[in-house]
Amino acid sequence: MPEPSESSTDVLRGSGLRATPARKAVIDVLRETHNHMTVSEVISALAGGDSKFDQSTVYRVLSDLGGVGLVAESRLSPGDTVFEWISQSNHHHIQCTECGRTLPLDDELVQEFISKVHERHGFHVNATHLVLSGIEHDCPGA
Amino acid sequence: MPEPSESSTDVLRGSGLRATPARKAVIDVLRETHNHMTVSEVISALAGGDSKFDQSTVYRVLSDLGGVGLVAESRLSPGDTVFEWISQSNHHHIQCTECGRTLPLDDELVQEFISKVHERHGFHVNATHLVLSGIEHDCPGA
DNA sequence: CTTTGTGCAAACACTTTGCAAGTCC
DNA sequence: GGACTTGCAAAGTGTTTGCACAAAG
Repeated sequence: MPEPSESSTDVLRGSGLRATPARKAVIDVLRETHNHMTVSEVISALAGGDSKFDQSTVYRVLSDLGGVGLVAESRLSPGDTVFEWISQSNHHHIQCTECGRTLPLDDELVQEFISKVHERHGFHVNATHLVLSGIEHDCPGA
Repeated sequence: MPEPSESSTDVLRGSGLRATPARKAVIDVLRETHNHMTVSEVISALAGGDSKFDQSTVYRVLSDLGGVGLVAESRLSPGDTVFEWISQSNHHHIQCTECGRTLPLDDELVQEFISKVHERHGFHVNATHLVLSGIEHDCPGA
């Protein structure tokens, strides 16, 4: 896991990837956001910067970063794939179907659940970035 | 929840839907399978029957059935949406990323996890059909 | 200089939609 | 008969790929 202050160049090299402008820009965008982003959100955010990158490049970069474990990928629904920078222990979210808000989910609960599943089923759940949907108790939008 | 022996016609009418051949055929296919199916799997299964149905019809039927709560829908990844007949309490699965097998997941564990999330976060997770991915301990394909 | 990444455009797969003809009740 | 459903074909959307050029190490 990269240091919070580490430069995007170092982060990339540390993971064995070349430090290219597109990758650095994507990393910067993801690190600024403490939530997950869809591909189009990443593209929009990049459009605000100096250079422009093709969407196919963004897809490839996100895929590369995911491949070396720098970002986590979640598929909520078709065409709604989200990516998140992996920097802290808590990568799990709950998303309210009423208001659309995404809230952090206690990592311990998830870990406990995962180990119970392993105990019971001998199955190691790969949950680096779990997103569950439901409804908030006091949802302002409901 | 429909009776196991109830005819597809009765099931449909009981949910306020018209009993059409396409809907009955889809229901029969889903009820025969005790696992979830992708849209293309449903289409292939239907192709073995007497009548043929357009893929757009299958999409519409699955959407209708989902709308009245007869089937559960899960999105694993883009283009990999799965549907399952809702007949029993256990709708949760774990899918092995190595061999692709889908195994049932103990419903109690999931319920326990959901109630803990509710306790801690005041959030009601909507998990009628949860699919987690990971790796089996003794995966034959690994 | 060799290997890898990027832009561009085209291809892809999955899903949705408009409309006329057909079906259900 | 009136409202809903289906097939067909076409359009959408998100994602991937082939290839020539550009950049990284």
